[in-house]
Amino acid sequence: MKSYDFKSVEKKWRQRWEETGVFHARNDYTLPKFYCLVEFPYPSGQGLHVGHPRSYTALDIVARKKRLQGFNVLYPMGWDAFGLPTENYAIKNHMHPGQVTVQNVARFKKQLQSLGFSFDWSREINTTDPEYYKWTQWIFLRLYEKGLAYKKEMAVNWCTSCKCVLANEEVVNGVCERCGSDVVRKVKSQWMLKITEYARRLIDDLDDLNYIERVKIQQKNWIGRSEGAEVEFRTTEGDSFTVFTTRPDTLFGATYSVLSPENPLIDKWEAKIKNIGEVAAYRDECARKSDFERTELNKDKTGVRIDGVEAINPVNGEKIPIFIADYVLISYGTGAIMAVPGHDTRDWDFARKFSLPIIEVVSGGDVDREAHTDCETGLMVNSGFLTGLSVADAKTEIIKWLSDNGKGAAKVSYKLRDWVFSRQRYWGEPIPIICCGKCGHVPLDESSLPLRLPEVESYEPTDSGESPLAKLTDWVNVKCPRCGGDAKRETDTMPQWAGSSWYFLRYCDPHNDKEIASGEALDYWTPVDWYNGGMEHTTLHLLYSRFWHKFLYDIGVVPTPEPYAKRTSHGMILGENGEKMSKSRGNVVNPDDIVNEYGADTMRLYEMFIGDFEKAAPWSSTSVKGCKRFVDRVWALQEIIIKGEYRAELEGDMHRLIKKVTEDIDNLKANTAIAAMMSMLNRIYETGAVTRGELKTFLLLLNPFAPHLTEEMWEICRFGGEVTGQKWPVFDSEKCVDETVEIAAQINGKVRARIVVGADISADEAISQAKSDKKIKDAIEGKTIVKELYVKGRLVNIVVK
RNA sequence: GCCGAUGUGGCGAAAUCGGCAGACGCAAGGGACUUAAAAUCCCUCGCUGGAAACAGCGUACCGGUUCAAAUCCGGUCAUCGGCACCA
Repeated sequence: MKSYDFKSVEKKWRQRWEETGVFHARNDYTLPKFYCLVEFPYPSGQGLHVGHPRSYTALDIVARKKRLQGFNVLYPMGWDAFGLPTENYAIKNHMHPGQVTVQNVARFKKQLQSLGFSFDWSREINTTDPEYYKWTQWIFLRLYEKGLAYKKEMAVNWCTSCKCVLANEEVVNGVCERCGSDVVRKVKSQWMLKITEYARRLIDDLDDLNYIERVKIQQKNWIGRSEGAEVEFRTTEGDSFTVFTTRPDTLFGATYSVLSPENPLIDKWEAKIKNIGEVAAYRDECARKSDFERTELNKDKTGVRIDGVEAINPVNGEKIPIFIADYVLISYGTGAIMAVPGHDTRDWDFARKFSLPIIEVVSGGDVDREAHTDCETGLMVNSGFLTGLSVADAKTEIIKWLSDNGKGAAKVSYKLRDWVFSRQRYWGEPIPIICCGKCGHVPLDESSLPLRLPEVESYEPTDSGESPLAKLTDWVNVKCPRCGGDAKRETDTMPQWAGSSWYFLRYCDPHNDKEIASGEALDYWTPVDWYNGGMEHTTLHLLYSRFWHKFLYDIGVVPTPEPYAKRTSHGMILGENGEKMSKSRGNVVNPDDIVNEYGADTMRLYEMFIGDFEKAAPWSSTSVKGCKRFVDRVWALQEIIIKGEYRAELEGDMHRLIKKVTEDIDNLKANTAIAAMMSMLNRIYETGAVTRGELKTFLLLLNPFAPHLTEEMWEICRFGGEVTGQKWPVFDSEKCVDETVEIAAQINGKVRARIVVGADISADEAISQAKSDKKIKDAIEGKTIVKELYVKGRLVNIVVK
């Protein structure tokens, strides 16, 4: 026997698979289908990261097993290629970002192919391909048509030196990552998508989805539903502002109110504000901080009292001071709050600092010492007509009173904010809108899509903070499609998230030039049966794509209200030192090196064996060798083949192994499936031989994990055809059970002996058999037996005194 | 700070529903084969004491519930992911 030459074997089978197209999903819509999806990568300049194959291998195993189980499997791959890093690389190296993308994609594809994934490459997509982004633009036009895309003044990060808009990531400690200059908040008109319109459905529909629990929880908290009331406060200026509160019951305890520094009422009151200088300075200071810095709880509370205007508490007519403070955000709620220091921790801290009155309105705490936030117990006090009620009843009563008197109403509020959809960058989908002085925003006609990204000289943003597209006057200046007058194209582009919000639909029918995908293809393939991706995408990509899908469902484009039936998430692969892999830390492992030295099968096995799929795991170059040894030991089985089916001594083990591997794959526990196969291999070597029947089953079970090795051995052993044409093995549950089991015999919960009993033994028999064991007999000698327990197939516990 | 998660030998980890902690693998030590090395094969391998039998301790830390806790409850500490223009 020659030693296993993984290089030539892997090459041979990859060529064979490519020639026969055995992994192409079939367009026969009568077959049972399985749509298996992994997040498509961003083709970065660094090449494939060892983290990518973790997720891809796990679902490749699922896809390969499902095919053997008779499903028509769609397991596609593509490129999410628009985005900032490519653009920045292009600027730095004076290349076209499209060219950079072509290079990166070629490298990624070669790397992925070297790992033997069973992707259907005939359905490959690329978000930067005009034939693809035509449909991204088409969806945007539908959103615009339905009033879900609108323009709004928003604060952006502005580098005072580069004179351009920065992504949050490009702002490090308040300064520009590139030049180190100060970054300020600057207001710009931005395209927004009304995801908030879908907030309720995005939360409620989670209940019926098979998502891992932490994903559901994180999405729920991100959307942040809270029930309460809106209350209108009139001011001494005769105007008013509205606050949102989850505790309308405490309205009698509101002793001041706070507006966000950006609140436009301040400008309106300018002439009346005596300390306008101080107020303006504070507003300026806040403009430099991010929301994140502003809302940090343990920071010192800051704020400025507005001297000259007061608010009126609607429930008792009392005048209360108005502050501006940075912990109130314009982007959440109404940009104004009522402050109840007795019953809210932040308000309490603030009131203490500014010596404001603290009134107790719910009994049971000590509001002089700390805020009393418990609303389960305690009754209303100092609260007029609410006094004596429970908090829950007081909420109902006050909301009724507010609506009856036209001073407020019940309100459900969400933390979720609308999606900022504009980028002042080049490398993204152009927004298909024309701005006309007379007609306003005019959408392009569908027939003129795709609106192609034009060639520009330089990809640097302009000094005014506009996209580089703004420099192309020939492209920008157009006639208005509605009135024929002079008009300009929108020069902002879409964010990277746009293309990835619907890509799974395109895989169903990727070459369709009439529609996103045909109705039949969507009816058959959607929803995605299993979608795996990183935890870091939970609140953005995953939520955005659910939003777009629901919208497409509402306008009749897709047949299901949800895109993904099941969602799982993988942990990161860390460097050998346990830290995140990065160039700067110098702990990057290149998948190419592993494939070259050990082969794709070993790489796949190692990444699956590394530990719990959902948890982060550090890379270990020595542990890879263990998987290589396993591969070689499997290869060596061909030396000891004998004729026959399952031998009696291994029959139970074989059935248990089929059960274990089958179930573990479905539960994403490839690590324990591999451990079980290693144990079986050890067991086979103990017997000194393997029968053809046993080897067949073993190779079938191992095939999804190590496809090249198993195909080669299948061929060498002349088992007939190829593994890809076989049926997944089935187990007989009766044969999985042993007749006898070894159980523990405990005294007071401590193991004192192990005994072998029949699997079906009764409790009495098990206990008496335990008592007849010498050690147990000695241990209970002269003691009183308090209790005796038998846990079937596990243990006997005798409690003595 | 807020939201979500994690913490088990020298290392990666395993352990249906609360039921024998450490499966499987790596590293290490010892042995076989070899002129030698590599590869391969066999043995040992949580900690402490003991020649051994065995005993005690042990799943981040403190406390609780239970016949029984890695698992459930309360608290503490540490680490990681996300925080809306990175993808």
